[in-house]
Amino acid sequence: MAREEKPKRATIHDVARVAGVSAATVSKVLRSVGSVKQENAQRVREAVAQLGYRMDPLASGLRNENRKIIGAVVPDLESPFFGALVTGLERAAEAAGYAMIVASSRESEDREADLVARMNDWRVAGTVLMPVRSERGRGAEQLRALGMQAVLVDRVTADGEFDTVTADNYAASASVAELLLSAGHRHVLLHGATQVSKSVRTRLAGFADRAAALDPSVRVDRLLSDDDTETQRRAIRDYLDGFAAGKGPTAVFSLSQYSTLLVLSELRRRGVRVPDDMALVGFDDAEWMHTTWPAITAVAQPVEAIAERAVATLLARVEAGSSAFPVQHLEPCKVIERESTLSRSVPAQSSLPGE
Amino acid sequence: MAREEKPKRATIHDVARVAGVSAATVSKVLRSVGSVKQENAQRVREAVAQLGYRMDPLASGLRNENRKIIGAVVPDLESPFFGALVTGLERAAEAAGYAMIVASSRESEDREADLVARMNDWRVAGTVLMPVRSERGRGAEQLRALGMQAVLVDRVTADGEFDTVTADNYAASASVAELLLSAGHRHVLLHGATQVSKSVRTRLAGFADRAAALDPSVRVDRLLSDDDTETQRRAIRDYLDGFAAGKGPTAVFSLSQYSTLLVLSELRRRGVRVPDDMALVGFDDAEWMHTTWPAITAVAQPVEAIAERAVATLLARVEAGSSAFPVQHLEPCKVIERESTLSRSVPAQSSLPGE
DNA sequence: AGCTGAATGTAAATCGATTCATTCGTCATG
DNA sequence: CATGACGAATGAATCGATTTACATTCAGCT
Repeated sequence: MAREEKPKRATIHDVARVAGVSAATVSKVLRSVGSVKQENAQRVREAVAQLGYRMDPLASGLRNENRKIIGAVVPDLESPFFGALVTGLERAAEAAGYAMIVASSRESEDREADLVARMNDWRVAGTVLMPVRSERGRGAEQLRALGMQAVLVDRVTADGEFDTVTADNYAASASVAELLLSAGHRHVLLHGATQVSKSVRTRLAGFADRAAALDPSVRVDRLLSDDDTETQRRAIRDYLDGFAAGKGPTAVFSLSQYSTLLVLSELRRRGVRVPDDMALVGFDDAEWMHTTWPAITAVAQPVEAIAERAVATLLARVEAGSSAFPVQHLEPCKVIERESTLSRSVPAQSSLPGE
Repeated sequence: MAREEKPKRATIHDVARVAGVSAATVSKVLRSVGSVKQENAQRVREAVAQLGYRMDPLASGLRNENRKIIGAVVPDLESPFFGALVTGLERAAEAAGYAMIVASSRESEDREADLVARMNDWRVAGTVLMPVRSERGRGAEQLRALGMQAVLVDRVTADGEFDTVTADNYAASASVAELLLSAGHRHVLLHGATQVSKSVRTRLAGFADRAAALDPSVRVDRLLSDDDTETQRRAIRDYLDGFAAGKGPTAVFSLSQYSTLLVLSELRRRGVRVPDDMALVGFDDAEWMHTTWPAITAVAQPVEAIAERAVATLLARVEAGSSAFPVQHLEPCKVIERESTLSRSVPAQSSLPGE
């Protein structure tokens, strides 16, 4: 019940004393630099084990210019996407021997700039910034102002100063266009909820460009908005009401996870059967999509690859001091076909030219 | 393109020089302790502003026994629940002037113990542990062994050494029992997926106890398992197949988020209408539950309250040095009624005694 | 034996902020 | 006028590890 006295931790000097060498020697053994006699090295290792010594990363970082910490600033920790991303970053950082400090900007640009400054206070080796807005936001601005090393991830395109890593939204959306057109769809609705962000616009362009290239006669409608949920629902209803029975789009490509949810629920509400009456593809996969019935076809983002690439890119600059021109990395997505695009009754209105 | 030279940061000595006082005085002004002449204090503040000085938390923490950092160890960052919890913790910690280090144990007990030790390396003031298993897991064991200050959150009951904070699973489940029974349901299925954890068992007991108390004749079936998804799906089908049409349970109470998803998808697959044929209540709310159609009635956990309570409890021990007997905090949940329990056609088989 | 260069070891300085023990004024009081 | 008492300021020590600059040892060669 009463807390036992906290046993004070052994310091590097304690280890040195037990091993009968100097602290400097212990330090050399621990970070395996310089040369130490086999025998002494052994005794140090024994002393470490005996005392249960563990280095204080704080004290270590103080003297060392090169602090083994990387910072991560994320717009939102409540979404599974960023949760997974952060998990991946952590794993990669740890593998490289770095600790990671995470902070959520909670979708606020002011807070984002603030957090970047705070990362600089910690003298992190580098920062992974997943911006609220884009590479032109306040966070990136702050990074530049402070002359920090960083990688920009997810809601960005290329940048003149920092490396960037994103899912290949454009190519993935083009694949979706192929998938839907080759299944015979000739009238598709593109729906985007939440912010009309850079990613969403890229996805839209990827689909539209490829669709037009495959068949110029295909009709692509767009429904984009930043309004609140209720307004968006009404917009969907109004759109669908504008078509007589048997007319209207035969497929929906929703450009974000929330958008998929919204569209699906409106379809269900009015009794539109998926996929029989309407095919559905969503950008960004989620657990509920493969568990629900019918399971939803979705574009899965390569979260793990993005995370690994981000850390690798960052550390390449930090450690190797590479100052090459910044690179934009695009990681390929995967389209996972599920029940929502199963063409049981292919809505055949026309067939692909040449197929 | 070429990085500008990183401008070296001003130290407390630079500030002292500019202000024409000693570093010690600057320190006193900055942390507002001791006594400093008004005039000097003012000049220090001006120097700080002029140089854009910011304290190095690392250097500060080194000398200070009291490092303003709290650690958080979470079993999983990809689930919105823990994501929200961590966000709340971060907010609360920041409000109290603490930095927070987050790490995910990824549902591994070994890793959990490891992370706790690592938090100790950082000499954190205290740790918020959301255990993989329970207060008897490896993480908690490590906390005890190292004599650390900590709060245990979420997958725990009372503990003899640490304060604990959880949602009041028992009471919330009892409310669900009241809700369903008073709507006329007399045959309910309790379904639990994922681990048969402490939380799930508490929820089960809460429902069963209250249901029995209200009406001893009510039938409560249980379907619990730790198997893979496909096996669980089959179990649900087999269970439902065991009843003739018009017979069987009229409501399902699913004891975890994933369980809700699973049950709902099986109901949809076999064309069981919710809520007309079957009412559904899920423990743990999620975005898709209020967006989907029909929207699902769910028990919302007070994430923000849990987070605040956890940090408050921890800091009370750390700062005030309180060594009172450990307390178990139960935060009340809220049952959010939505369409999935709307009794359009109340399945009246019997009525509540006395109602 | 004497010399050289490499290998090995260590005392001390350092990182940036905090705190302790002391000094320096100033003003009140016996 | 001497003696305290108290407010204010500061030099130096400290936190724990790393690194620098230098000392020592040793093997190999003339």
